[in-house]
Amino acid sequence: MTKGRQTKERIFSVATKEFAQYGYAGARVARIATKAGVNKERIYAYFGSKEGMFVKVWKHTYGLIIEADESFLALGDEDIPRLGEIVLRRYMTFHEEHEEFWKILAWENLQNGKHAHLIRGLKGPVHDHLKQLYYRGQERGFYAESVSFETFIFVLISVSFFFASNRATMSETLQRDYLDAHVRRSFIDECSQMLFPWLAGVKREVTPPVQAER
Amino acid sequence: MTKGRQTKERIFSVATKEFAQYGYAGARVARIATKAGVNKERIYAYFGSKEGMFVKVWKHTYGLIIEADESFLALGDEDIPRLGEIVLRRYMTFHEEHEEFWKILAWENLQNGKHAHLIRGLKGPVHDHLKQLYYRGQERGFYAESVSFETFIFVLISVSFFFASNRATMSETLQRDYLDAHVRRSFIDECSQMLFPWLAGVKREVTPPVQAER
Amino acid sequence: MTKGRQTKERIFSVATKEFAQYGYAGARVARIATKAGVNKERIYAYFGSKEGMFVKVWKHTYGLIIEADESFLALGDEDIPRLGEIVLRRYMTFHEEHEEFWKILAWENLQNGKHAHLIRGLKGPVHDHLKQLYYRGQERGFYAESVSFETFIFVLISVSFFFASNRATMSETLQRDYLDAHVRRSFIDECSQMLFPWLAGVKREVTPPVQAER
Amino acid sequence: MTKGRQTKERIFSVATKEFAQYGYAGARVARIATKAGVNKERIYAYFGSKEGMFVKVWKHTYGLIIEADESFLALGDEDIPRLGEIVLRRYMTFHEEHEEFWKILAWENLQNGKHAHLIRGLKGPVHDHLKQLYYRGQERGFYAESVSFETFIFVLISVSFFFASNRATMSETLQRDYLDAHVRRSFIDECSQMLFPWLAGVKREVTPPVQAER
DNA sequence: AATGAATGAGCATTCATTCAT
DNA sequence: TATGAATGAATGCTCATTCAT
Repeated sequence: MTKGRQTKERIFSVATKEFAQYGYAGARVARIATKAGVNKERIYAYFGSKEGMFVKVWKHTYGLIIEADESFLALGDEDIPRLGEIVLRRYMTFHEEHEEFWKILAWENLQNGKHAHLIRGLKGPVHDHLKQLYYRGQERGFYAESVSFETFIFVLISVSFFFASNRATMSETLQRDYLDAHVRRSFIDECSQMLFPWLAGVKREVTPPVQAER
Repeated sequence: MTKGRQTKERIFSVATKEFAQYGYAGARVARIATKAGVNKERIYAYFGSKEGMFVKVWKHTYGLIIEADESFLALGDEDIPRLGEIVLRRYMTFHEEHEEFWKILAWENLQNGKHAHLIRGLKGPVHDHLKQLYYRGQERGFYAESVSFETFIFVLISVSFFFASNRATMSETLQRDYLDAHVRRSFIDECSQMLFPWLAGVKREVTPPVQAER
Repeated sequence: MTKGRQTKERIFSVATKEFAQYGYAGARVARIATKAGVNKERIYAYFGSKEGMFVKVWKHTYGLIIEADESFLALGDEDIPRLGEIVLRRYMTFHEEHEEFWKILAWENLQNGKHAHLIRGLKGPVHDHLKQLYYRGQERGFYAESVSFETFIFVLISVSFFFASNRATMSETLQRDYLDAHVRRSFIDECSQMLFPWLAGVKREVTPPVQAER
Repeated sequence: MTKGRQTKERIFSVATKEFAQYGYAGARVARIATKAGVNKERIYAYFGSKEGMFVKVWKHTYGLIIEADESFLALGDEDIPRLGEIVLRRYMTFHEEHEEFWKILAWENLQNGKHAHLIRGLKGPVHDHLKQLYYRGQERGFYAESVSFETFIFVLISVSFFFASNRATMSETLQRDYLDAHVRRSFIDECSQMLFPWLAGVKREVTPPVQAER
C-alpha cells in the first residue's frame, strides 16, 4: 500500500513536469514511465489513461494557487494601501516557486480550456474577502471608483503570469535579462510604483495621487 | 507559376490556423493538406518539412506585430499624456484582429522559445521612438521617474496579451464574460484609468483615445 | 481447504461463462478474477495458465454431453420406432439446459480442434448401444438399410447443434423468432415428422415421445 | 489506381483467411499486413479499422451464399421430387468451395451476431421461389403437410453447415474420416436417402413413402 | 506541378504472467 | 491462502515523410 502510494506519487511528479514541458499532445507516456522508473502499465493501473493523468495534474496544479490565495484571508484593513502590491508580490513569488504552473495553465488555454469547467468558482471565497478590502480602499480614496475589483485583480494576474511565461521572449525584445534575479526584483518594484504610485516616496503620508491629480 | 504561388499561400494560411489551434505537436500535415485542398507531398515540396512550415508561420506572425508597431512612429509630443493608453488600445485591437497571434507565440514560448533568436532586435526602432516620448513624459510629470520605459511597456504588453490568451479562463474565475464585446470595452476603459489615472478627469478636454488611435 | 475448493469452483464457473461468451482469445483473465471476486494470481495458483483453465473448462463441458448420453443406455427395443425422435429431443433439451455447450465447442472447433484428441472414443459405449437398437430398427423396417448409424446420428446432432448455435441468424434469415419457446417447440415437432414420418399417423397408438423421454 | 486496387484486394483476400482462421479477436492486423506484403498503414488507409475490414469481409462472405442461392431460381416443377436433395447437395458443394464461409459465420454467431442485421431479408427472393416449389411438392404428396418450408430448409442448412464445421470433431467421435472425399460422398448420399427416402430405389416410380406409410 | 501508393518509427493502451509480502 | 505491485511483449492505430509516376 505504502509502496504503491509512493510509486503513484513518483509518477505524478514526473508527469507534472512532462506535461508542463511538452503539453498534453507532446507528452509521452513512455517517457514518464522511464523517468519515474516504472512500467507503462503502472500508469494505466493508477491513472486510467493519459488524459486521466493530465486531469489529475491539472487539478492539483490549479489547487496550488487556490492554496496560495488563502494567505490573502489574513489581510486586514491596515493592508489596504498596499493591497495591490501585496497581491502582485505574492503572485510573482508563487510563479517563482511553481515554475510549471503557468505552463500547465497555458497548455490548457491553448486547448481551448477543455477542463476549465473543473475550476469554476474555486476562487470565490478569497476573492470575496479581497473585494471587501478593495471596496474599502476605494472609499478611502486609494483605488479609483471607476475601476472595478475584477479589473484590478485581472491586471495583477496578467502582469505576474505574463512575466513568468514570457520573460524569455521579452528579454530578447527589450534587451534586458529578466531571468536575472536582480532585474526581476527591480521589475517588481517598478511595477508597484507604476500601478500604485502613492507607495513610492510618500509611503508615510499615504496621500493617494489619484485624488491629488484632480 | 502564379498557380503555384496561390497554392503555397493557401497552404500557408491553412497552416497558420492549424498551428494556432493545435500547436506544433498537435498539428497534422495531412489535415493541413486536406483543408488546403492539396496533396501532402506539395507541402514538402514547398516547405521542406513540418518544422520548416512552422518557422515560416511563426516568422510571419511575429512580423504582424512589428508592422502594427510601426503606427507608433506617427505619435508625437502631443500624444505624450495618452501614450500608455494609445499603446494599450493598439495592442488590444491588434489581438482582436489577429486571433492566432497569441497562440502561435504561446506555443512557441511553451517549446522553450526554440525560435526566439529569430526576432532579436526587431522592435528596436519603434521602441526607441516610444522611449523618447516616454522620457519627455517623465520630464513633464506624467510618468514616474522611478519606472523605466521597459517596465512601462512590459505592463502594457502583459495586460493585452494576457487578456487575449486567458480571457476564457478568467471569465470562469471572475464570473464575467470577457468574450462579450461590451465587457471587453469596459475592461479596456477601466484599465486605462487604473494605469493612467490622470486621464479620467480630463476626458472632455482631450481627444478620446479611441479616436486618437485612428 | 474447503474454502480453497469453493474459490476454485467459483473461478471455474465464471471461467466457463467467460470462455463461452468471448472465446479463448477474447476471454480476459482479469475479468474472470474480478467476477469471481479473487486475485488474478489465485487463478494461476489453481489452473497454471489461461490455456490450462480453458482445457479444464472444455473437458468438463464435453463431459456434460457424455453424461447426458448415458440416459440412452436405458432405451430398449420398445423405443426403436421413436429412437430418432428421442435422441433429437434429448439433444435439443440438452442444448437448452447448457447454453454454453455449443459455444465452448464452437470456439474449440474454430481453433482447429487443438484439444479434440482429448475426447477420442469417449462416446463409444453409448453409441454402441444405440447402434444395436438402430440395427434392429433397420431389420424391422423403420430405418433405411442404406443409411448407416453414423449418418443417422450425425443428422440428429447436426440439427440440434445448429439450432442452438444459429437460431439467432436463422431467425433473421427465415423471419421466424426461433428464440420464442413456442416456435421452438413447433420446430422440434416438425423436424420429427420430417425425419421420421411414420410417427405422424401413429401418434395416438404409442406413448408420445415427450413423455417417453421422461 | 490499378496498383492500389490490387493491393487492396490482396489485403482483402488475406484478411478473409485471417478472420476465418483466428476470428475477429484473434486476428492480427500485423499478420495480415505481413502476409499481404504491405505496411500496416495501408490497411488503415483502405479499410479504416480492423472492424471495418471485418465488416467488409463478412458482408462479402455472406454475399457468396446469396450468389450461390441464385442458382435455385432456375429450378422448376420437374425438380420438385428432388428439391431437397438438390438444395442439400448445392450447400454441401458450396461449403466445399468456400471453406472459410462457415468459420466467418461461426465467429460472427459467437460474437452474438453484432453484424447480423446487415443481412436482413437478403435471402427473400430465392426463398420465395423455393417455397412455391415446396408448396406444390406438398400438394403432390412429396413433402409432409405438417412440415413447414422453414423447417425443411432449416434442416438442410443445418446438416450442410454442421458437416462443414464439425466434421473434424465428428471424425473423432464417430471414428470415421469425414475429411476423406469418399466418406464425404457416402455421407451425402445417405443423407439424401434418410431425408427423402422415395429417391432411393424407387426413383422411377416416385411414390412418396410418406403417404405409403399411412 | 501534382498525386496516389507506400513506409518506418512511434504511440497509447492491454494483457497474461510473475513476484514480494 | 491470499493480495497488490510490477513487468515484457504485444496490439491496434497514427503520422511525418518519401517514392514512383
